[in-house]
Amino acid sequence: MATAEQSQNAPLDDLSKILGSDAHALLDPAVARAWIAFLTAYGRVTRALSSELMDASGMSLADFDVMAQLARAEGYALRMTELADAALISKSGLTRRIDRLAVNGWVTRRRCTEDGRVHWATLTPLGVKAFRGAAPGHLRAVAERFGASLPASEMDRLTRDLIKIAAKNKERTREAV
Amino acid sequence: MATAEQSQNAPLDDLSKILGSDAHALLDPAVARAWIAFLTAYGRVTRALSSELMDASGMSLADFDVMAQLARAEGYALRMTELADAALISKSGLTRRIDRLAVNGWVTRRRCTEDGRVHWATLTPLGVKAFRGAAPGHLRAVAERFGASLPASEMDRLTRDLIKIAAKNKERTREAV
DNA sequence: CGCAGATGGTTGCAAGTGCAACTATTGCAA
DNA sequence: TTGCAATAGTTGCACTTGCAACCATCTGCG
Repeated sequence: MATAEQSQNAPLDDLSKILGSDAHALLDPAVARAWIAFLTAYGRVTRALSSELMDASGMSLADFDVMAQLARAEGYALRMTELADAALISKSGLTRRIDRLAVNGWVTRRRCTEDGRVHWATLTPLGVKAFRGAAPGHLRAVAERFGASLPASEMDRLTRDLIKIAAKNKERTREAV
Repeated sequence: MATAEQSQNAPLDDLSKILGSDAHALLDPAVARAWIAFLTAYGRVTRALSSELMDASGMSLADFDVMAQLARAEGYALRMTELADAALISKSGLTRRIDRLAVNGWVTRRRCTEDGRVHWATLTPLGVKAFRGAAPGHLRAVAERFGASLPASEMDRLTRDLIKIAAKNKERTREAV
C-alpha cells in the first residue's frame, strides 16, 4: 500500500472489489489516501537523502541521526539506551552502529564509573569534524526535498499534526491484537 | 535526528552549538521540527503496525503492501517492475519477496507469453483469502494509529501536503551532490 | 551478608535490503 | 539474417536489522 499521485488516489475503492464495501467502514477513504501519501513521501525523501548523504560523506542516514543526537547532547555523550530511544532504533542495532562509528573513529564507548552497567557513547573530535562536514549538505538537502514543498505556515501545521500522530503511538510496548 | 515531543522541539538550537549559527541559514527551524516529527511519526506508526500485522496474520508490512497492490490490480496481477515501483522497493527486493509469498502459496509467478522477459506476479485464491483475513485488522489499526489523531478536515490537508512532498521527490534517478 | 529481580548492553541468529553484475529475451538496424 | 543495444528479472554479495537469549552489574529485601 504505497505510491501517491494521480491514478492511485482512491485506493480503497480499488480494494472494495476484494474486500467488499466493508473497506470503507474499516478505514475512512480520506485516511487511506493520507496514509498512502505518508508512506510514499517517506520512502522517496529518505531514499534520496540517504544516497546523497552517503555519496557526500560516507555516512548513512542512521549514522547521521545518531551523531546528531550526540552532537546535541551535553558533552556530546549519551547512554546507549537513551541514544537508541532518541534515534528510534533497537538496542542491538545501536550496539552495532556504535561499533561501526567507533571503527571510523567518530565515536567512543566508555564505561560509566558510577554504574558499571552503563556505557556512554561520545562523539570524538574527529566525529565532531565529520558531523560538521556532513551536516551543511544534509540540512540543505532536507530543506530542499522536504521543506521547499510547503509554505512556512503549512509547515507548522504539518508539524503539529505529525506530533499528534507520534504522540498517539508513543508507547513502545506491544498490546494484543 | 529523530524523536519529537517536548524537550526536543528546538533541534537546530541545540545543533547551533556545534554547527554555529549557520545551522539556521541552512535549514529553517520550522522545517527541522517538521522533519523530526515526520521521522518520529513514521518510525512509531510503522513499527507498531508492523508487529501487530505480523502477530495477527504472519505477514510483514511489506508483504501486505505488495499484496494490496496486487489486490487492486486488474486480474490481481502486475508485472514485476510495475509492482516494485508501486510498492517502493527495489527490483531485487521484490524478486525475493515474491519468492517468499510464493512459498506461502499466496502469489504465483507466470512468464508472459507475449514477451518472454516479463513475469506476472498474481495473487492466488489462497492469497486473496489471506489478504481478506489480514486487511480488516490492519485497516482498523491504520485508522486507529494514524487516522484517529486528526479530524477529517486536517486529514485532507495533510494528504495534500504529503503529496506535494512526494511529488517533489518523484525522480528515481540520483543527481550529483 | 547474600541472593532474587531489575536494568543496561551485547551477541547468535535468521531474516531483509540494495547495488552491481549477470542471464534471458526482444526489437531494431545494417 | 546477424548483431547489438535496450529491457525484464534474478543472483552474488556485503551489509543492516530486530528479537530473544545471554552476560554483567546493581539494588533492595530477608
